[in-house]
Amino acid sequence: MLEFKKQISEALAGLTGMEPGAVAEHLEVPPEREMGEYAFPCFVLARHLKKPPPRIAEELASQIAAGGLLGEARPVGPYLNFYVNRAGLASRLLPEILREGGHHGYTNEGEGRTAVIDYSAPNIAKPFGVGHLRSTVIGNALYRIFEALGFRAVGINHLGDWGTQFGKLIAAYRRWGDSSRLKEAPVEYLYQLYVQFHREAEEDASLEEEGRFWFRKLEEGEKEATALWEQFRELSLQEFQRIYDLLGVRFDAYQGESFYNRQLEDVVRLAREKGLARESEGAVVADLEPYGLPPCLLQKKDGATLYITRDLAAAIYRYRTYRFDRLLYVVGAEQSLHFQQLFKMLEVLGFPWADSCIHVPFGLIRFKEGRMSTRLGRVILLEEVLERAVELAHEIIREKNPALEDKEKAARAVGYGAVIFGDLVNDRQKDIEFDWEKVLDFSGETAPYVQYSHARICSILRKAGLNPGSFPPADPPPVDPGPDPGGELLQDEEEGQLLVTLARFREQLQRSAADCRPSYLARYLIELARDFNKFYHNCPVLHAEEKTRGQRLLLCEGVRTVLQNGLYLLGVEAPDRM
RNA sequence: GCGCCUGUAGCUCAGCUGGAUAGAGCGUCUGACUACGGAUCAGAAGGCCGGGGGUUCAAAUCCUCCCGGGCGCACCA
Repeated sequence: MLEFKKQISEALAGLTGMEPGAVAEHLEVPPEREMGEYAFPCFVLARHLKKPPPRIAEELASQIAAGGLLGEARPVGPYLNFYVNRAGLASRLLPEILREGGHHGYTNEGEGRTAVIDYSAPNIAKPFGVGHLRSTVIGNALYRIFEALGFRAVGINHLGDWGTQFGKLIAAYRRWGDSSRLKEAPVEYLYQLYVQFHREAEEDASLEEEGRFWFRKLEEGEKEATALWEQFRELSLQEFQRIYDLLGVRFDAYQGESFYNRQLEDVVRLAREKGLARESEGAVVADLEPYGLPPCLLQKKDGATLYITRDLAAAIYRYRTYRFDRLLYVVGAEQSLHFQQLFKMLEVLGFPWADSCIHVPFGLIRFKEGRMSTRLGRVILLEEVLERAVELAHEIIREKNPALEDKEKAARAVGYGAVIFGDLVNDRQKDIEFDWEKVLDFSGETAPYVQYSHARICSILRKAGLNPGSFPPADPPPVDPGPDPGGELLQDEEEGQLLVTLARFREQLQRSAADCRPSYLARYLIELARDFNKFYHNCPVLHAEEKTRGQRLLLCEGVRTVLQNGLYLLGVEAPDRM
C-alpha cells in the first residue's frame, strides 16, 4: 500500500509540479470504500491554478495512465480518487507475506538504533494490581513494535524498591512480623503489614518517626535493615516474575531505584557545580522557575534522596550504558509534571540527549467511587482478573467446542488476550473505569473476536490439507499464484476489500510506533478480522472453483499471518483452535 | 489559584497529519443459504461531535473563552 501511495504521489507530482512528498501528505483515505483507496483533494491546487477544484480533478484524471499498482483515477467532485490495481496488489503482496511469514510487516527503519523502554515498574512489597497492567502491557507492546521496526529494544523494569515506605515496612515487620506467614504469601503479608502500619500510625504518631529511622538505617547500609529489605525484595520479585511469565512479558534489565544509590551523590554534586541547585531550608533544591516549572527537590533536609534524583541518575546511567536513540517512560499521566522537570533538568545539566527522553503517559484505572489506592486497601489484583477471565473462557469453550483437546491452553490464550487487548484497544491517554462486566465481556471489539477469526482461518486451511503457521520463508508457497494471481479476486467486493485492508498492516504498525500508541494496531486488527468475516460469509473457499479456491486460500493464509503477527506485537497469542 | 489530560449515539469508544452524507461495539428490534466453527454475518432504530466566539475554500479535528470530569503543583513515588 505504501508502494501504491508512492506511485500516486509521483504521478501527480509529474502533472502538478508539486513535490512527491507534498502530494503524499495531502493524500487521504476516503470515507467510503467505494471511493477508492486514496484520494487527492484538489482544493490545494485551486488557488494556484485559478480553476475550480472539480475541474482540476477531471483534468488530472484524464492525464493519469493506469499502470503498475495504479488502477483507475476517478474524479468525484473536488476529489480525485485512486483505485489500486487489485490483481497487481495481490500478486505482489500475497507471495511476499508467504515469504516473510512471521516477519511480515517488519522493517529495518530503526537501523539498529536503540530504544530503551522503561515499563511496568511495580512497587516491591505491594500487590500487583490492575493499575500496573497498563504500563506493563503498553510497554511490552511498544518493545515488540520497536523491535519489529529494526530497533534494538531494551526493556527496563524500574522497580519501586527504595524509599521511605521501606523504613515503615521494616519497622512494621520488626514489631509484628512473622517469618512463616511471610514465606507463605510474601506480598500479601507484606501488604497487610503496610496497611496495618498506616492504620496504627493514625493513633500513634511515633510510628512515622520509627519508619523514618529505619529508612535512614537502610540508607546507611545497616545490617539488619538491609537483610530484611533484601528478603522483601527477593520474595516480591519472585511473585512478579510469575505474573510476567503468565503474560509473556520480558525485561532485559531489572534495575530498580535502589540500583542508583551510589550514583546519587554525583548527581547532586553535578547539579551544584552547574549552579542549578542550591541549599534551601536545609534541603538541596534546583530552581526551575525560569522555565515555568516548580522547583525540583534533589535532597531532603535529613539527607535522604528523592525519586527525581534517582531518575536523573537512571537517565544518565542509561545513556552511558545503552547510547539510546530514544528513551521511553511508560508511566502514568499523573507523573507528567515530574517528567517535565526531569527532562528540563537533564537539558539544563547539559546533556544533549535530553530531548530523546519521552514520557509515554496513560490514564488511570479507577473505580466508580474514585481512584485505586494500595494504602487504603482499594485494589483489584491482576491475578484475580486473569484467573476469572481464563475461567470464563474455559466455560465458553466447554460450551461451544466440547471436542477441543487442550481446553486449558486455549482458555489461557483467550482469557489473557481479552484482558491485554482490552487495555490496549483504547487510547492510552484516557482513564479507564474498572468494571468486571466489561473486563469479562468477550464479544464485539475484543481479542477473542480477532483470535476467533484466526482460528477459523486455521480450520479452513487444515481442511484444505495445508498446515497453518508452518510456512517458513524458505518453503515454496503452498498454492501457486499462477500467471495472473488475484485476477479472480476482483470478482467479489469482499475479497478486494480484505486484500486492501491486509495491505495496510505495515503503515498501521509504523503509525503505532511513531505515536507510541499500540491502540492503532489493535484497531487495525479488529478491522482486518471484520473484513475477513465478511469475506468468509460471502465467498466460499473450499467449495470454490479450483483457480479461485487456490487464490482464496492464499488470501486466507495472508490474513492469518497478519493476524498472528499483529497479535504477537500486542503480546497476545493466536491459538489455532479455540 | 496555576498547569496537564479529557468531554462524540442509551452505554463503552473509533475517527490517521483539518477535507466528501460523523463510524464501530454493547444493548434494543428484525433477519441469515441443511457449504468452509453461528464466539459469525446482514438490516433497522439511535448524534445541535459539552457550549459560545474565531481562523479556513473546508473544523469533531487548529486558536480562544466558558462549563463538566480526571490528575498534578518543594522534603511520597
